[in-house]
Amino acid sequence: MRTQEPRLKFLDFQAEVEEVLADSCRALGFKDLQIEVSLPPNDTYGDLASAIPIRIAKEAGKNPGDVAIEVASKAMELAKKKRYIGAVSPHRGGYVNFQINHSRFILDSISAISSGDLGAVREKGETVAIEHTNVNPNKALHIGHARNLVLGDSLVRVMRYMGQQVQALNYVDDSGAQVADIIVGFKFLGFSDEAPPGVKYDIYCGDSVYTKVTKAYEQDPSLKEKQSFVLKEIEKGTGETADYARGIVRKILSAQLATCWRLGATYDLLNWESQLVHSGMWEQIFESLKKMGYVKFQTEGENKGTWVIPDPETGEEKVVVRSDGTAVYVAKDIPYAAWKIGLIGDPFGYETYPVSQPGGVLYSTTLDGKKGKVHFGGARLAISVIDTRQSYLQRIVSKVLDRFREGSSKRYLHRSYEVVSLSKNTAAQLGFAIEGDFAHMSGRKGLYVNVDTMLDRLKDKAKSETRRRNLAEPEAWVDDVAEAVAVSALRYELLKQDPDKMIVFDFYDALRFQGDTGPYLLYSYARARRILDKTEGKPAIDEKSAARLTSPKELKLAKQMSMLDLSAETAEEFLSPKEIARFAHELAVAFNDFYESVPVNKEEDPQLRDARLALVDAASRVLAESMRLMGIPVKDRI
RNA sequence: GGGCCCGUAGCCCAGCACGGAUCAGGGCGUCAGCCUCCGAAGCUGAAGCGCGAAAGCUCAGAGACCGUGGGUUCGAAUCCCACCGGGCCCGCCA
Repeated sequence: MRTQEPRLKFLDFQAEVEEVLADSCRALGFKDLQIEVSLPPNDTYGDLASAIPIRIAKEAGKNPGDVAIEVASKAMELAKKKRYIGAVSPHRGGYVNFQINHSRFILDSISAISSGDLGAVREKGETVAIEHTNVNPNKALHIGHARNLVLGDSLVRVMRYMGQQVQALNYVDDSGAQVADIIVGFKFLGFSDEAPPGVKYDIYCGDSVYTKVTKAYEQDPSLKEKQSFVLKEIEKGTGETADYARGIVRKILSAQLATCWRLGATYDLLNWESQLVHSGMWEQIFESLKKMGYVKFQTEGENKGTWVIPDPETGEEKVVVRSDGTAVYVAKDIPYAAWKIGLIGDPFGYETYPVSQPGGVLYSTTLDGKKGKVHFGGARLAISVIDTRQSYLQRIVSKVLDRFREGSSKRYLHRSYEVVSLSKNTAAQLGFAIEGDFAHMSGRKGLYVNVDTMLDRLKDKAKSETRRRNLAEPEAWVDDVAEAVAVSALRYELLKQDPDKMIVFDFYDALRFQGDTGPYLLYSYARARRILDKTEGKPAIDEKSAARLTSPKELKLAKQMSMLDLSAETAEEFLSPKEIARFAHELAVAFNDFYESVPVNKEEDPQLRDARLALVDAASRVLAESMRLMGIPVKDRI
């Protein structure tokens, strides 16, 4: 699978250990064993461990401790030829522990890190389409959307780090009821289609128009007719109302994108739902499914006059085409999914989107028939970041894809995550009295916290903290740093928690910059860079000086920094970027521990000082890389 | 009725995929310390029960609530089953 040597040496060490273990077991007559290694519970045991003797002992009816001695002594012999294995020792509980040859390991790790870019573990990866963000263009992003964005964007970054060719997709539902609601507000309820000065357009539409239109529906149900009129016009795609809606959607989308970019996320392509609908892909798929007999026309019963497919869970039926001939919601997801993994011809052309995106060209689908140089869709693997409430529908999509081509569901993955809700206190601050400890956000009710609002609050706090520490710096500098601190705090907070767990958002907790937070990482990095800025020496290490880096804190730091690729591999395999968050935090802790007790610039011996400088330099580079993988901005000083 | 997810310290979380080693790790909060010394957004230490103003003394010392109860296993926070509590999903809405 890996076509290139791993750059960070812990994986090398692990590979050596696995090989030695396998050979030792074979030499002792134990064959066909699954070789497994793990990190010992405690550093004093060693750097990698295996419980294989326990398994052998059980089968052979021997004492695990004795087997461990046998295996260890054989492994010790074989390990002499290995570069990174320093010592092998048995443990009477039935473990074999492997210790790193520290000086070689440190020397090679530092050299590898300082001599080149990290990442790109594979030379040529597969194409992976990752869809995320997907916010209806009628309101501003709230912190729940931010969880989606942070998860998706970090996945994009991890996949790219691992060498995959990623397409970051953002799906824009420009033809749904929520958009129609805004248009109803402008056209029939007298809302201005200009935001008041100083108010972001998406925030205006969400906070001041959408919530009020929804209320108006409750008071005057006849307004719903206006909504369905607008909806039909939008679906038709031509005419004055449709053109007007198109303009409004673009305006809101631009405002939303500004927030996405503020959070550090960028996209390769915008997929417009209206174009997906008009592309004819659904009709094509529907015809095939009919031929396969997977969709059936109901001639009687409660679903009379509709087309249905079997429900994957109950075996009952799920309507896909209504009796009026229109397709239901999943029928939009199915062609989109099929397009992503290339089960269907690509109907789209691609043009650059007229708003320029920092850090890369943003494309937009077109249906004008022109084919440009770039291509999207047809990926080997597609990942959709969508919250857990859509799991059922996503399973239906998977089932249909499988029917369309065997094995497709393995190439179409749903990365689900739990929603973000608001704590009782935070809801109260927003003027909502709730029962229970938390409340689900609701765009309709106006119960939500906008991303921009949150970032601004974080930034205000970060500004005063930064100013306090940097009295002489110009305002623009402080502003820039405060923005980075704010983004780091929000992204890290949303990323570090397991996606399966609901986040109960609370202003008080979220405004914390101490402990296991994004700012802690920024601070640790700045501390490391400070050492390198202030020094007379130059990072340099050779065999002799590497052998002098023997304090446990130096070893711990070197070991930790060389495990980034291990975390990145896990993050990729389980679509779980929080691995990177855990890694980065541990690295920062290891660095701060080192920092407190090991002098660098104050070290009098220049050789040792320079070797430590090299270690600090390497560790800081890895820390910066891990922060980049999470989309956290990196600053040399904060 | 069927399905998915969560339940770990006062609070918030890690560990669960691949079951293992003596104390199940962090963070927040609380208390006490550390800036003439590479940045204090950091680091170090303390917190079983009872008595005592306190130094301290007595008790606890196999088994200490990983939601509960079973099971599998030499071994379970981790796997299986049941139950309890919480959240979500099962529309000819999107």
